[in-house]
Order: sequence, then C-alpha cells, then structure tokens
Amino acid sequence: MRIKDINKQEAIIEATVLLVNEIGFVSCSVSKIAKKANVSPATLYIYYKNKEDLLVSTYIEVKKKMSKALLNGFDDSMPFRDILEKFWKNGFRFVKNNKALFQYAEQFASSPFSELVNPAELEKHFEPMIKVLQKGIEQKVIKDVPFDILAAFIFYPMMNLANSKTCKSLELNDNTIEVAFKLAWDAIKL
Amino acid sequence: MRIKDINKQEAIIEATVLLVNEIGFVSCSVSKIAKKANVSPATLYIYYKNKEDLLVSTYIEVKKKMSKALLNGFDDSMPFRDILEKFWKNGFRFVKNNKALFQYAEQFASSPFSELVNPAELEKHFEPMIKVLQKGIEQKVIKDVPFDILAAFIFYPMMNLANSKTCKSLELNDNTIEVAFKLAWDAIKL
Amino acid sequence: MRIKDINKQEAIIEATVLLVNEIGFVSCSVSKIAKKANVSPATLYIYYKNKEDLLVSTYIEVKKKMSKALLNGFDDSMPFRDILEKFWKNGFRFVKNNKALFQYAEQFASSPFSELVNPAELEKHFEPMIKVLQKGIEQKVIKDVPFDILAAFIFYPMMNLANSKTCKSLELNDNTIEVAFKLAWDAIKL
Amino acid sequence: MRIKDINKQEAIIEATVLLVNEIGFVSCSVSKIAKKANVSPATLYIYYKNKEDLLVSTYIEVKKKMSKALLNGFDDSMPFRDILEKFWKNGFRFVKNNKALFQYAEQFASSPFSELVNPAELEKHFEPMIKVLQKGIEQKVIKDVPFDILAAFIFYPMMNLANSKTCKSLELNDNTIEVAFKLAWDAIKL
DNA sequence: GATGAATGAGTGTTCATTCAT
DNA sequence: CATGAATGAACACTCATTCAT
Repeated sequence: MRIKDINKQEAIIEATVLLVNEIGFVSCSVSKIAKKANVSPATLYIYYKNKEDLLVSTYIEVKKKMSKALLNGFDDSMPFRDILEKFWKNGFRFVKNNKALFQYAEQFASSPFSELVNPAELEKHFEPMIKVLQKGIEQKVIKDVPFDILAAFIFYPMMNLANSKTCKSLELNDNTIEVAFKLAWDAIKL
Repeated sequence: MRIKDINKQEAIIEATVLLVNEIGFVSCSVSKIAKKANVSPATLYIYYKNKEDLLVSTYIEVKKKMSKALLNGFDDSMPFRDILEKFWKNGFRFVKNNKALFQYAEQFASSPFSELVNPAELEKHFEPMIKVLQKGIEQKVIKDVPFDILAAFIFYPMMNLANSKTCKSLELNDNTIEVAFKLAWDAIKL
Repeated sequence: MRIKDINKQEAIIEATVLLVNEIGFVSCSVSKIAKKANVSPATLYIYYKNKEDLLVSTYIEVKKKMSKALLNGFDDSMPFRDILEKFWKNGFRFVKNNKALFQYAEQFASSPFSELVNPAELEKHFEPMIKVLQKGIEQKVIKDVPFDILAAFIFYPMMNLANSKTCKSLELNDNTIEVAFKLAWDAIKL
Repeated sequence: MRIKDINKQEAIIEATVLLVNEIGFVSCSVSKIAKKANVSPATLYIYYKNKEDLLVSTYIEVKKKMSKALLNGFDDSMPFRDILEKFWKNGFRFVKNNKALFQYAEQFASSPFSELVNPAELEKHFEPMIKVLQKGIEQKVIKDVPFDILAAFIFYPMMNLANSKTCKSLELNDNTIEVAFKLAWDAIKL
C-alpha cells in the first residue's frame, strides 16, 4: 500500500522531468503529465497542492540529486585544487548521465517559477563546496573576490559547456573537460 | 488603403518583451500581448504568422540590438586585451540599461522556442568578435582551445553575473566588473 | 469518480440535430451546441474527439434510426410490390414524425463531412432492402438495371418529396403518397 | 476600365464556386475567396453587400447557366417524349461538363442559405419546361399528378444519378443515361 | 488513496466587415 | 474602383482544477 503510493509519486516526478524535456515548460500541462505518469489528473492533486507546487517540488528534488552527485567523493582534506577538479568532473559526469534532470533544472531556473524557490533551501545542499572556497580564499590559494564572481567562473562555465543546447559543436571527452578545468583554475587561482 | 503602422509593430514587440519579463514565457498569451500593446489580437497576425513567429522575430530583434551594443566602439587595431575589455564592459552596460531585453533573450534562449532559430543567423552578428579571438589564438595571446570553451569563460560568466536572477547579492559597479574581467582574462590568456 | 452521464451525451446529440435544423451546418458552432445542450464546451470533448467526430457520430446515429424505421414490419415473404410499398410509406411516416433527424441527415449528406463516413457502414443497415431488389430482378418483377438507377427512382424521389425544403407546395397525405408510389412502381416494374 | 471590373466580378464568382467545391460551404471564408480570386477582401464588398449576398448571387448565376443548358435546343413543336429526352440528356451533359457549378448548386440548395432565394426567381428560368409538362397532362400523355411529384421523377433522379457524391459506382455513359430515362418516362407516362 | 467526469476560463487563431488612402 | 490594414467577436479546442464516487 505504502509502496504503491511512492511509486505513483515517483512516476509523476519522472513524467514531469521527461515531459519538460520533450515539449518544454510552456506546453507542459497537468493532464499531459498525468497521462505520461499513467495516473489520473486528480491523483496529482493528492501529492501536490497545484501545478506550481509540482514543478517547484520536482526542481528541488532534482537539485538535491545534483548536489549529491557533485559532492560525491568529497573530501575536505584533499588538496584544494583536487577538490575542485573532482567537483568539476563530477559535474560533467552527472550531466552526461542525467541529461533530462539537468535540462529540467536549466529550464526551470530560467523560468519565472524559479522565483518561488527559497535560495537558501538550495544553497544548503552546496554548503560544503562554499566552505571550501572560503577556506581557499583564507589560505590565499584563490583570489579574494565575491563568491558570485568565483561561481561565475567555476559553476556556470561548466553548466554552459555541459549544456548541449548552448554548446552544440563541442565534443565533451576527458580531454576537453580537463582543458576547460585548466581555464577555470587559471581564472580563480591567485 | 491604410498604411501599415510601424508604431503598431513596435508596440507589439515592446509589449512582448515587457510581458515576458513580467509574467514569463509560460504565461505569456497572445491576447495579453495584444492588450498590453493596445491592439486587437487579430492585428498581431498581420505582422506575424503566428505566436511562434512573433516570439522568434522579437528574439532576433533583441539579439541584433545586443550585438550592436556589444560591438560598440569595436576597433580591430586596439590591443587584444583592450578589445576584450571593451566588449566585456559594453556587455554589462547593455544589460544594466536594457534589463528587459536581456531577460527576454535569456528566457527565450532556454525555452524550446530557441530551437527554431538558425544559429548561423545569430552568430553572424558576433562575427567580428569571433575573428578577434581567432587572431588572439594565432598570435599566441590566448590559449589554443575550442571556441566554445573560450566562450564559456568570456561570454557566459558575463551573462551570469549581469543576470540579476542568478546573481542576486552581487553589486555590479565599475570595480566588480573590472575584477570579474581580471578572472576572465586569466582564464583565457596564455 | 463520477460516472459518465448518458443523459449528457444524449442531450449533446439532440442539441446538435436541433441546432443544425435551426441555423444550418455552416453556422453550427461547438459553443452553440454546448449551450443548447446545457453543458460546458469542454464536456463535449469528453464524449467526442472533436467537432467533426461529433457531427459524424450523430449522423451515423440518425442513419441507424432511419434504417430501423424504414425496415419496420419488413417481411421477406410478402409480395414484392407490398414490401416496397411498406418501405415507401415507412419512409414518409418517418420523415413526418422526425423532421429534424431527416433534415440533419440531408444537410450532413450534402456537406463535405459526408466524405468522412464509410459508405459500407451505412449500407449495411439497408442490406435487407438491397437483397429484396436483387430478388426482384432475378424473378423478373422489376427491370434489370444497375442498383443506383433503381435507387434513383425509389429512394430519392421519396426523400425529395418528403423534404419540405424541395417540395414546399405539395401536401403529403395518404393519397399523394400512394399516387407517388404508383409512379415509382411504374418506373421500375417490368 | 469597365472590362476590368467585369473580370474582377467574374473572378470572384469563379473563385467562390471552385472554393466551395474544394473545401465546402462550411470552411469557405470571404478572405479565402478573395485570395483565390486575386482581389482584396474589401473589393468583394464593392460588388456584393455581404458574404450572404455573394453566395446567393453566385447561386442564381449558376442556376441561370443550368437552365440555359437544360433548355438548349428546346423546341415546343417536337414530340412530347423527345422534348423530355432532350432535356434529360442536356442535364447529364451539363453536369459532366460543369461539375463544379453543379456541385456548388447542390451544396447551396441543401444549405440554409437556400431559404434566402426567392423560388419564383428560379422557377421562371424553367418555365418553358413547366408549360410543356402542363400540356402533356392536358393531352393525356402523362399522368395528371401534382407538378412536384412529376418533378420528383424527372428532375431529381437525374440530379442524383449525375451527382458523383451519391452515385459513386455507376458509370454514366450514353447507354445508362438512356436506360435511366426509360424509367423516368415509365414513371410519368399515362 | 485514487479516479475519470465535468467545467469556466482561457488558449491561439480566423472570421466578416470597415476604414483610410 | 480598389486596396490592405485593422478589428471585436467568434472559432475549435485545452487548461488547471474540483467533484462525486
């Protein structure tokens, strides 16, 4: 009984992610999601207050998975550059293996729905990384600039490069990923 | 016969940009655009084949303006680093002065509509910049890496930093812009 | 869940027939049908795929009722002429008592929608009558001419005479109906 | 100058007939007619009060041509049966050579627009034929029955047989037309 | 918990017609 | 005479959501 419910909810989330990937946020209707998840539209309203709630919850779910993947193998005691490089490579691996999740997050983040998410709620999942960066600054390994600027050269280039939408021609193999990391590191290192 | 009223078309484009900024692509309907532009919904179809055509045409219009602004004062003979810095600063100035246009472009680019735009059509407006980068590589001023990777460290960080959506806390003054450029330059320079 | 309300579907069909009678196929819109049937326009799409489906389904429904009425009291063993006369009179009685259904069928048949109906689907309801005619030919009671020609002198004159649109001045009483049948019989008999 | 106008009006009528044939009355809009006639929608309103006026006028025009064709070679002094046979054959020839005009008339007649046409206006074109029938009755060559009944066995079977919509399988050659006339004649003759 | 029926309000688009030129 | 721009109203259809079961 309990299991069945969870299956339904998971089916709904999966359907939402896939459908947004296939047809985009704009064309993504509740009934289409329901059909893809093999449930009634009404069932959706048992688990979520409304469409907005469904989309936002799905986004948070996706972000959790992303942060988990990115921080996989995270070890505070490793050399600073290695921590970052691991993070960087984790990122590319995640996108490669979870294209749909990544694309959903991208589309959501640039939609007005994103304003409904509490930034703190998201940030907390990436806290270890933030702390590492702060330590890097203190230890004078990386430049002492606002966090947003650092992020603009570590996280966003990665997301843009991994995004097949913005980078159509580039082949993402171990080599290009490493080369790209070199640039990121040069950007932030002291 | 009545002459096509150029003001009407401009009003439609402006209304489209503003409305997408206010309520987002997802909620942006033809009738809402028409109302905001003070024309009949039917009038819209005199100037555009359909909604898609309107959104795409508006996007291309916006991109043209952006490229023009970014390449403002462009001078091939200037030192390489200065060309880039000018470009960088132009970008921030444009976003600051044209928040709505920028946000429209951002939302459009991450929507599935973006697939309807011929990439070459857009690229041609930025050609001078691309050529400069190629020359930079040849002259061994910047790293010899794929163009997409260079872009990921010059154009995208700028757009992310300028985007109030992704960078809520950072204050963009002359200083931070210059600091940020330092990182971009360090990333790509040889 | 709510059970499908059979009354609603019947109300929709009835409204469709009546409205086509009142204002004609050309002016017959989905919202007008919905209003006449006292349901929401959206409800219509629960029962029918689209407007076309509604109109075609209604037509087939009407044709079924017509064939049933025409073949009422049909008895293979009766004399050939009597079978035909019964059929003839059934036709006039049906039209007299079901003007709306008949007019709907007429309008539909001459509209381009008619091409969407499988002719075999309709013919099967009139099969007994077709077989009788074939027997009549074999027994040399009626002329040995193509079926379409026979039909043109038995079925169509009846429909034209019964149609108040084409026959405005003629009063259709028992006498005129009988007289008309005399002509039909003279046309086909050997 | 004057000639040009007539050309335009003729183009409009022709476009109307063709378009109704192609897409049916229901889908036939003023702007589509205008486009097919290579004129502005506004031009249409110079020649006709409104859409209804255009359709009705076109119908009357078509009917005139039909009556002219049917009465071609009409000769009061010929034997009664021959007059009728000529009329019958003229009918089939006309339909064969003017499918579009015939189909337009059929669609129009069964649409509610038909009620806007003054029946007397149409009847007057067929007056010679009506007079012949009356004479036939007086001379006791054909049955003394209401005119509508006679018509139902001379005019309507012809139209049904000639109509490719109702008679899909029958091949209309000289032979079948003659055979069919035999039935018509048997129906009405005394 | 789960459903499909039901809906008013909305969607993008086309309509018949008028207007200024 | 002839035009294409312009439009409010209507079009067929889908929406997010609720309801009775």
